Amino acid sequence: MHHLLDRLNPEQLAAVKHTEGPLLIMAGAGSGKTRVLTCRIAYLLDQGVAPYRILAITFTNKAAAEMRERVNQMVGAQAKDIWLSTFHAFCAKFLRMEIENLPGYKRNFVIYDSGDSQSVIKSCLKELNLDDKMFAPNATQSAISNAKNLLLDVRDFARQADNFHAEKVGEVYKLYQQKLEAYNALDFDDLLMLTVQLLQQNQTVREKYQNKFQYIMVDEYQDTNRAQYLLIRILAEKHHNLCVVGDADQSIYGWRGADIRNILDFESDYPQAKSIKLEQNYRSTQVILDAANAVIEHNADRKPKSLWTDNQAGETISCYKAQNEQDEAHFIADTMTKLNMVYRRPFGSMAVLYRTNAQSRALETAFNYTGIPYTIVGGVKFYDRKEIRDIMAYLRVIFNPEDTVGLLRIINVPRRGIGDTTIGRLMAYAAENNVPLFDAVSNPDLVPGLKTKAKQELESLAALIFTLLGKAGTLPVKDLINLTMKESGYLAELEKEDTPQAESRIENLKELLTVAKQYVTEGIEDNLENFLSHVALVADIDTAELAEDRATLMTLHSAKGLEFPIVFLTGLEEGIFPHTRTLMNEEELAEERRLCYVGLTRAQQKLYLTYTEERTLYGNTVRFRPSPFLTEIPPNLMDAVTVTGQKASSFGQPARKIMAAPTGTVHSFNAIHSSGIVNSSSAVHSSGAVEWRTGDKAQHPKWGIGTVIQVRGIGENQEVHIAFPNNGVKTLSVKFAPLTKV
DNA sequence: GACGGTATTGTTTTT
DNA sequence: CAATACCGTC
Repeated sequence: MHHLLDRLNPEQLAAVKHTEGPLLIMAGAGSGKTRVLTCRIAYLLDQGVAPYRILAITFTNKAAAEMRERVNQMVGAQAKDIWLSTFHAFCAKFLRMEIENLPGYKRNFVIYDSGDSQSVIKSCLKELNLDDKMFAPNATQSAISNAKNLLLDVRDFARQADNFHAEKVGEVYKLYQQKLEAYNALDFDDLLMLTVQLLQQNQTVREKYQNKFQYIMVDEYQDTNRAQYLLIRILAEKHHNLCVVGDADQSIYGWRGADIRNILDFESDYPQAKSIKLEQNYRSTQVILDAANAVIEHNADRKPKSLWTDNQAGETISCYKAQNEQDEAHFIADTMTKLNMVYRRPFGSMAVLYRTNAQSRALETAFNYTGIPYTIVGGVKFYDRKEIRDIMAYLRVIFNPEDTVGLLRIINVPRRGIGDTTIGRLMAYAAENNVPLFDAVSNPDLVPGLKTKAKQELESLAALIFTLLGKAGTLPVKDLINLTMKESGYLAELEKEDTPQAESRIENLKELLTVAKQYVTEGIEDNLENFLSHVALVADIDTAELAEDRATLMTLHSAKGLEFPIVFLTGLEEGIFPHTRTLMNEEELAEERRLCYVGLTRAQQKLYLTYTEERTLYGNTVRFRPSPFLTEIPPNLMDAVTVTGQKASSFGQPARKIMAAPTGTVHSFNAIHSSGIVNSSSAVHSSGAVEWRTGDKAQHPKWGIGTVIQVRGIGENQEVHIAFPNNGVKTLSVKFAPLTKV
């Protein structure tokens, strides 16, 4: 045990040993907070605390799994009894045991993802005859979601509605909630809201869990919302041994209801709280940290904090200005190839980060062309694929036949001749008699107006579901999936199709079987209930295999908590990052800046920043200015890089050289862009400033004509090094120096 | 009731 | 430029 603690610095050690009473750990990026948390758990166990009395909440399943693995290495098998999961997974586990204490819900509830929930919202809007211009499904859905995150139930919401629109949304909320209850389904937000409501209302249950959890730890505390905050507060009320870890500068989920005040106010919430700052960074070079610190300092109202490191200064940051997104992607692909071939850096050490998922498209194209192996995290999610959703819908209906969204999804998949008319009649019958849709499906004789063929089909569908349902209790999940695919005729229909697309769908279904198999080995009981919860709550980032030798592409949000030796931060344009929607609002802009801070601090050794002059945005070409964040980075930390070499040939591999060498940068005098288009020797910024490139001739009133030999920074913050034949090399700031291009 | 065509619509980030 | 929604035809 003690040798584990030996490797901690004094602050880390203090955080590990302060086990009694509230503790706030302000942990800067890369300051070893995961190590602190895992050591803290091991320390508690070593002190004789029972594992099941420890509750640790992380932000992603991946982080939970990683932490469990590390604790496991330290303390062995007892690690498995620690309550270690995400908020949502914790609530799901809790509600599986306790939900029947709430009226209306049953323990075999299903969890609806945002797609499912949106389809319920749509049907509510239709039923209430609301104009979908004024009540966009998306906006309505997020209004309801926000309400739930603030723990406003249907009643509270109606009470605080002070205008027509809000009142109507309140009606949608009410109907939506009624439907979910009728379907015995919970959406993501319900998991949290109902957990808190149950704990608040039911003293017996509350005390049971308050007593149980003697030590509570919450990671990424800056990203907790109101519901999560209250959940933790209630659970910690008895023992007060609450340790929260976070970094206000990395709060990036405000749009999802996260309230940064939860961490800022921790000391006033818990006056006896001890607080510890972890400011030594073990991850990044000094250059990278200086850049990150400089950017985040532009945020107002922030508790001063400054990361430092013993690491080397490291390489300067390279900044590439691209013509368009294809050019940007090619620069990245070529640079990666060079890093891999010349400097022997594995692709697995590189990550490309972007603000929006849509930006991955151009990158993917370039990577496929260049042959760089990559994994995309997020985007088109595995579980969002049609065939996966279809089979999952079957499983859900088997688990809970009242799941009407699932039932509607599969009622005519594969095609069995049950069309809109029949469905309409079934729905009408169900509504009139106030029974689940499944009752109508399984008793078609009672439903008026059905044709004989429809009745037959419905009966055989019901029989299929009953058969599978009967076996669900005993069969391993993978066998159940197999049976479902066969007996439903789903697989047969795909096989009959005999197209490449159908082929790849079959492949995906096989992948689902693999998931169901691997899931068993994870030591959780192999039943449908666990599998459904697992699938509903697992994000792509959790399953992505980042260890392989593949470059990783993902959004900045997904990158949180990860680190890579080499990071490309792309699309640094005003309107992309920061995103247009945030430009008008100071608080949202500050969140974008924190996101930038998160992105910069992912890099361990080398950082590349890229931006483009123009970009195709749904159909048309848009011009952007460079991101303001770029000018917030001190120019002496950053070099402008260019791509040089021959024009790409139309056939075979493009013959190009990258001059963005990791150390010491040399620029060609004939800059040619990788798109093969000759770049004009100077480009004018939208802001009006002259953009300098290495090799440009510059005239200065005092020193005469010289040659630009180095460029650092971007925009008006540029610094240029110019060699004047009679006066030597001068470093000049573009903003102030009276320079003209010649 | 199925299918294929055209119109329309919309893009931030995710448990 | 998608992806989806809706509509008209078979």
